[in-house]
Amino acid sequence: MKARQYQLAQNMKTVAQLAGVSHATVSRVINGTGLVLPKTAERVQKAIKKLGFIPNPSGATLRYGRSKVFGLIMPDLTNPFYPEFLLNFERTLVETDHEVMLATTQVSSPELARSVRRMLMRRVDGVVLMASEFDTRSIEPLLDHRVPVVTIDRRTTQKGAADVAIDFETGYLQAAIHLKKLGHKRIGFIGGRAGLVTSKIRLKAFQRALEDVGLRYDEKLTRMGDYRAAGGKSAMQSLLEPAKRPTAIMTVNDLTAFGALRALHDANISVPSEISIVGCDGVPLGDVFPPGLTSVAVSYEEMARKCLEALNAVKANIEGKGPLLTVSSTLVVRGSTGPVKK
Amino acid sequence: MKARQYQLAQNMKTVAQLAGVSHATVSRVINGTGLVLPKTAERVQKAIKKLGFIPNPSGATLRYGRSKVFGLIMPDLTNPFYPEFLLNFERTLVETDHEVMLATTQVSSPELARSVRRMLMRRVDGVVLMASEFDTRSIEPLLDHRVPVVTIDRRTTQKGAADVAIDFETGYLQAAIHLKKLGHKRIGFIGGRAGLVTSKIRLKAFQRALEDVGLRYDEKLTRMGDYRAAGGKSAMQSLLEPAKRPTAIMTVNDLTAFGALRALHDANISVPSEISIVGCDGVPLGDVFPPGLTSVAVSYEEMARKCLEALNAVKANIEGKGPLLTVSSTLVVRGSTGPVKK
DNA sequence: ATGAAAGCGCTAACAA
DNA sequence: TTGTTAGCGCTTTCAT
Repeated sequence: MKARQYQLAQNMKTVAQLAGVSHATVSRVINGTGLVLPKTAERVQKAIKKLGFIPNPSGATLRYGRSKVFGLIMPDLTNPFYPEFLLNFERTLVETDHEVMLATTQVSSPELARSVRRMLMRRVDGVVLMASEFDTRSIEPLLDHRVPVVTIDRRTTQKGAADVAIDFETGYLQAAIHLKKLGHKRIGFIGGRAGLVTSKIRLKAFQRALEDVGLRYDEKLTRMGDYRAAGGKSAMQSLLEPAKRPTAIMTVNDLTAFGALRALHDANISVPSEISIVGCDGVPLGDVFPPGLTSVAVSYEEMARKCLEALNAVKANIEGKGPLLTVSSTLVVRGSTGPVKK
Repeated sequence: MKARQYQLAQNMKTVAQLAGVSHATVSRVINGTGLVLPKTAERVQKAIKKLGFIPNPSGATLRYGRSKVFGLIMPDLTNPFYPEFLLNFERTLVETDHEVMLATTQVSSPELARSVRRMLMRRVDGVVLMASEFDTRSIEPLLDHRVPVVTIDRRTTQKGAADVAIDFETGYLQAAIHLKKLGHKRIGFIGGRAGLVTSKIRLKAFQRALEDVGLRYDEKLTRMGDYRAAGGKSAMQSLLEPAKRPTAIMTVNDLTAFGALRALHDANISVPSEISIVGCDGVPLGDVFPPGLTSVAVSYEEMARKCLEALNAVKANIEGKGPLLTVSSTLVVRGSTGPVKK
């Protein structure tokens, strides 16, 4: 069995022959690089169409070490936040003939190193690491190989790595204003996993938002969660115990809010008439989850675009510190928030 | 600027020199192909480790047209069913050093052809098309290029293409038995989009399940949906109108069931005390969605494994019809089903 | 504006 | 058991 049998009998040379040019010209036409007479280009295009020619990027990857593939490392496809981002990221990349290479990995584990290795093998042109907390040593191989890195909401950058921060502050403030208008004064918070810097940042954002609207922050109305529904649920349950219950609760993300809503459902407490809930992320399912989740939403499309922008910026100046971009957030009001109970 | 600068100064030849062997031997050690003396292999491994050598698959892709990448085309990352499968598929592939190349595409659109082209460009070793309904012409390019194809629940195969069918029948029967035990006699159904073959198959499965437990199928208790929450919600609303409401409803998927649950919430109808709901898919969020969704669950892990198995089977016999594998389903009971209201 | 040629890293066929 | 060698398709540099 000859190797030929595995292959498409189709390459730039075939096209070149049919068009009566050299394969270098075919390359130029396909990539729009260098000067080609319109007439020549047209002849080449015709040949491409006639042969149904499909370019093979492996050649260029091999020769020049770039793949037109971006890596995306995310911790948890079960949280709808991530698929939603993935969807938008892929859509953004496809526009420029790039692909996503996905790795779902708990970022605080040796798995991360393995995912990084996979990315390196495939010669990705950059990596988006959807994590703010991770063992920095894990991404060193990427930096060493001069692969641009973008982290999410880490709020710090370094040589070869940019960050796309999410400006929850703005959305949290909108939420606080919204709740205050509804008459809420005792607003609680269910945060992220204890000990994480991100969790602290978001808690701070919450405190700041309360302060800005002239409400008092009460530590007793605050609980930590785990960014997942389970944590939101048990946190909510523990917030129901005290005699002086909060009348509204803001959360660190939608999954946490879903858990809280579930706890309230189970405790037969009506939302929003007895308590209001605000999520964060703006996942599409928030629209369905009873009674519809008011949420601080990020624009996934903007986030995807900024990630790509950051990646390109790092590539353009791989020796320098990457940029720190910011994605805005907006409050989306749905059924889970309402006037405070008299 | 020399090309050298773009490249890792690292390849099998480098390793070979350090280990004092030929680069062919290095290849054999890495891939476990051909005979190599243990002692030699050890020397090579040591050199690999010392250099931090990372193999570059582009070489092989170029030479032999295989990439160790499988394509995955899915219509909708917003339905948690798909991310859940993706997660498992990726996990399965990584075990054998493969990668997923993702394309999210409405399968009944010209986009599908574009996704197929992307897969062809990247020389994927196979494609899983998560769709049962699509324009067959769109996948012809894959078949023409001898790329193994696996479809999902299309329940038919062809030359070069296998199918992984989901045996909803079993799960639906379990659901019917479960509901009957709870005293339900008037069981309704919210199906898929009208006109799709899959929708018909699932409706049939539902009818058959009722029949098998000795219950009457009532067309008036059946509605079509759209596989999404919106469809489930409006279908549910229209099922509330008739004087003789169903006491339980089975649905075509979890998203539909979520929509139904939302409609019931909005109509202030208690689940399960006034009406029971059964979903289908077993997405993790069903555990959170109040009051917890009883659902006909598929094993995502099994599905991923079967897809890979099917892909390999087709590859082994690309000239023949692909196999038709089946994934089982099981009822997972949660809070949305309960004894019929007296 | 176009062509010629080099060379990226790999695996498999073949030779030794 | 190991080595030698060919050649996959591409983009870029250099020459014309």
